Amino acid sequence: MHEALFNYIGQYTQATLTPQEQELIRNAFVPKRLRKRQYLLQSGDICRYMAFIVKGAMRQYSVDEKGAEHIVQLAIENWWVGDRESFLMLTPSAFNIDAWEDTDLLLVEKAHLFQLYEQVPTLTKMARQMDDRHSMANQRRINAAISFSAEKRYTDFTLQHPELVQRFPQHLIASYLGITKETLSRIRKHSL
Amino acid sequence: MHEALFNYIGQYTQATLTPQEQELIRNAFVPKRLRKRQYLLQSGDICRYMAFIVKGAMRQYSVDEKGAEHIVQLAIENWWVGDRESFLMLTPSAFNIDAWEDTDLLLVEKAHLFQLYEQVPTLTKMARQMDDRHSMANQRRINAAISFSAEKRYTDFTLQHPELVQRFPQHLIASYLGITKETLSRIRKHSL
DNA sequence: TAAAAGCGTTGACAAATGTCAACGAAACCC
DNA sequence: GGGTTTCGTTGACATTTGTCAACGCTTTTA
Repeated sequence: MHEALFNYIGQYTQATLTPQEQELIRNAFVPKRLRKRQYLLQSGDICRYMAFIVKGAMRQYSVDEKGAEHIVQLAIENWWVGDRESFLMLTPSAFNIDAWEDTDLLLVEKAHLFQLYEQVPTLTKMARQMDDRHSMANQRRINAAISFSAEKRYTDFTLQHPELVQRFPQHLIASYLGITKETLSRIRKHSL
Repeated sequence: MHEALFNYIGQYTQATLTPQEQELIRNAFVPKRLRKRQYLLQSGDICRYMAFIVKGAMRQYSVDEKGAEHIVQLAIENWWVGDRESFLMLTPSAFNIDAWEDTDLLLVEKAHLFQLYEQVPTLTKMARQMDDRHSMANQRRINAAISFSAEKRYTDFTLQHPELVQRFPQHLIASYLGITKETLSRIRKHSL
């Protein structure tokens, strides 16, 4: 279970964890299994954990006044999920996070995570890498949202995230792109 | 000149810099004055500096195939500007950054910045705070882009960033929100 | 295995937003 | 101070996208 995380850390930091470090991480990250449709976080609750996906698929979304869902993030193996703002500030989250497939997670609490950063420098290094990647990806997504047409956003998405296109139904992809499933259906039809 | 940065660091970290630390920062951050419309970064170039705005106003934007500009960021005193992706990866930037008003900046190169992180722990602390805030703000903006109407995005923006509404003309705000200046003009008319 | 739910598509129509052109007022040079 | 640019607005119209309803098909579930 934790091996997936160790591999992930090794891959992004080029470093190897000592057995002691591995033990610290094992203690801080607790495994959790979610069934499809089960919540990791419901809006209004405080996000107590950051979660590493060992196996499965998750989605993060907001719900508007009309009850419509808007996908903020789609995530599969080796991705992290959690509402950063709620997690860091301990404020109620505006988002829901649930499992789209049966999913194996490793959960870490804020206090444990920060303690780990002190004890395991490699983990700090990994976190900084993750933050950088996350930040760059967000910048791209914002730019796409304000400057690309729906069609360009979609073709861009299929190039950047072919794994996600496989894994999630089109109406979730559409929502992620900020359009309706009908519009995406028509975009796909035209670009054949 | 550097005092603005020291104040900023103090404000976000609750820490005071030693004279030695101040000296290190003075050496790494070099002042630069830009006249209105002058570029800090042009797309295709590598972003060599992160810049702290001491006084003035800047904008970051992309230009599409049709030559239209799309505002990615608007920034004034005590904000940072720079293309993180280009800066970190040393890849050509997709963005332009220029001065909207005559602007005083403090520039820091990547190598100097990373060296400073080693020498001045307080600065590392500040950087982490900035990254967190930046990340949270981006999350909100993405959520707004995919789930809010143009009108809601605008009213939201005026609440979150009244300083920017004062400082920048409406057509830049419109672009930031992903709409045309005409649409923004009509939105404002209706909400009176 | 039968019923139900989820998914993608399509058509007809409505609503939101963009485009283009024009205009006046204010701000900004020379 | 006169000419020029910038900015915000408005109108007419085009385009994009959303909404609603319906339909077949597959997957899930009881």
